[in-house]
Amino acid sequence: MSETFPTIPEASRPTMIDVARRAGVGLGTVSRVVNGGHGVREETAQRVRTAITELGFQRNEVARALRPGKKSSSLALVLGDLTNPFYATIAKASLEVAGQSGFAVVLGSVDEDPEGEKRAIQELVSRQVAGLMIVPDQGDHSFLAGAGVPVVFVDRPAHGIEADIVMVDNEGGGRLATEHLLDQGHERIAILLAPSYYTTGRRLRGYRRAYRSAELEVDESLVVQLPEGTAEAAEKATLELMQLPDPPTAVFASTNFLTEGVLRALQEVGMEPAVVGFDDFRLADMLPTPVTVVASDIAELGRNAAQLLLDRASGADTRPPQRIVLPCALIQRGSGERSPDSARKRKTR
Amino acid sequence: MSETFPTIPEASRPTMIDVARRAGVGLGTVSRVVNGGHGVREETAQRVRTAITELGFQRNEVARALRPGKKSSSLALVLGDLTNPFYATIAKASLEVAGQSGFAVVLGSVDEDPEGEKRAIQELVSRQVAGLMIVPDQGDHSFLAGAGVPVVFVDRPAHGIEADIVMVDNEGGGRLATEHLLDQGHERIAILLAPSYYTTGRRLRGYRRAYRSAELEVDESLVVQLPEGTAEAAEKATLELMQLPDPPTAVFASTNFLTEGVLRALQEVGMEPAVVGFDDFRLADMLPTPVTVVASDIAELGRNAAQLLLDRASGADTRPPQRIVLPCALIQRGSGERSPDSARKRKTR
DNA sequence: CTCCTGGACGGTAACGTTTCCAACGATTTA
DNA sequence: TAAATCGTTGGAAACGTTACCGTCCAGGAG
Repeated sequence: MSETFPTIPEASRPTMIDVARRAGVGLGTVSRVVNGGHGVREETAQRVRTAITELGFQRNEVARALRPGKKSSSLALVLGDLTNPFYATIAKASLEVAGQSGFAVVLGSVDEDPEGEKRAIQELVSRQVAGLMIVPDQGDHSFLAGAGVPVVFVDRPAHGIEADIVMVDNEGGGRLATEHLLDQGHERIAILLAPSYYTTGRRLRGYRRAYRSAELEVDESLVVQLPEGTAEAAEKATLELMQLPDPPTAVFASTNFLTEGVLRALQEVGMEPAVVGFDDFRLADMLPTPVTVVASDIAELGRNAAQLLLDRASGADTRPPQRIVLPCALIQRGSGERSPDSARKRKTR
Repeated sequence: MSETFPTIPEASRPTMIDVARRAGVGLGTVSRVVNGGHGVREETAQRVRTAITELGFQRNEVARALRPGKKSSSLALVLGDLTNPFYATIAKASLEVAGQSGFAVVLGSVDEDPEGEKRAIQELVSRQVAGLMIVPDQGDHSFLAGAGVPVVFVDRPAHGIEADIVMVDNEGGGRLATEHLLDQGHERIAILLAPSYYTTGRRLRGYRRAYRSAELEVDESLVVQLPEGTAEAAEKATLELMQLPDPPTAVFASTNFLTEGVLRALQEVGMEPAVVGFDDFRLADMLPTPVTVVASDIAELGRNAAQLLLDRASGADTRPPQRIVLPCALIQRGSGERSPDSARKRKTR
């Protein structure tokens, strides 16, 4: 039996017309029943419902979204590397919230370049999504203004368009981390920054503020702007830092991936400056020295964004653009509580 | 100035009709140009293209997908917890592949219960996606047969429907891990299993095969079926295992989350049996004892699934259902190379 | 010179919904 | 008793695209 794979069993799913015929009613009546059934006699509605289950009818969402004004019941989510737990958490949380309202979430594929982001967004808009959640790349986003779709930015704002934004208190977090280290007596605190994200600047500002409050001078050679936001870049930079004649006694890694790179480098050179990371990560408490971090509720970030977008899309929320800022908290685990003295010695085995 | 937020600037994007009017051509001609432009004189096509850019026209994908036979240029991906790097990696990889072909990926919200999965899938089908990638839950999936959409299962097969499946060599991996431990002289190897996934059974089978080849008997009290696939469940079970009068000298954790739980428990009780995990995870090499794992290329899993689905959806691939199995490799890092002797002692500090 | 061929193009019918309007009967009001 | 109102219902237009079917013109063959 040379059985070939059936070329898509064109089952041609039943339509409302089929349902109407079967129930012996008009097309409009079926539509009314499907959409909550107001203005339909209960007896008629029952007949329609029976026909629906018998035929296994399911509304064609595409046809529905074609009607003018109607948008599809999908939200779009545009973000970077899903492999980064930070983004994955946002995705999961927004997915949950959207799902509860019967919305699906479309992920645009996002290469990291701004041009790719723009293309992805426009493709999503052409799919008539009801709203966009965007973790924006750098660059101008004014092209979104004419899209006719509500937009919520996540984690960082974008230029060229005024829209809702849900983010964490980057400056406060940066300050919190730095103050904590200063409190331990550290005066030479290095800060590692991923390239030119908005968040980066704010975290750095928090760092500087903490220094100023402590009436200390920032050594600019300890403010390291990385060429990339990867663990590898952070590892390399940390190695260089620790080979300075007067190396830092503490390191503030402004991103979870950067924290990883820092730890990797320190393990190599066998030195133990204090370390504080921005954003919590899995297994942080299981490492040889558990890692102190400033963290915020990332899932809450995603939930807030999705809920706000749903409200905008439904027209329930017509307030001016909102700016929701979530707090950061310090989680002490050990790495951030090392003293400057212990940092100056090589690790003893 | 009491400025209220504009209720969605109904910009009513230009349609093909607008383009046709502006270019002074017929509607059909515009459509032809937009779809590759065969059978259109270059001069005419140029005029149309000009009108398109001038108006900022973008094809309405929803209307396009409405045409009979046509499916939307979206794939659906149904999976569990995106927070699990395993799933996140699949999502990212399939997103990339789909994006290269101009396809978007719709994520259905997936609660963990089978009924929720079915609902999510049907919602996606009603959105006329061109194909479904599913990491299936347990339970019958025969309801997919009439969906009229190609389906590719990822990571594990489903009952009730014959479809493509892309997975890793679970049995081989289980065997690899177990043999490696047996080779070190371990004879009491515990295996921790997440509840009743298909993969679980195969990994266990590999474990048993390895034992049989070594002509050793499996102690069934070391085969632990967990009530949940969480780190917490694994932690609890490991604590119990290690309190047995004759505790295992090695532990095989059949999932990345389980591995985490095992390590957590061992850290608590200060014992050091050999540990091998299934699936690699971030920071595995940074832990106090770097963790040995059997791993496969998860991204490749996602890429394969997406590509296969795209080929099915386009009709380019009409072979009978395929079964793609990716190999597993052992990555030695230390935790899996501990001897039975060292395992029997308490950790010395 | 006429007929035929074929490429280029315009027009129109779908696709499956929602929404509006008209029609109908029954009930209430004058 | 006639008119007006209301709740139910059926029918048709419209959404923006694609696919098909003509028409038209140019050019080659007879």
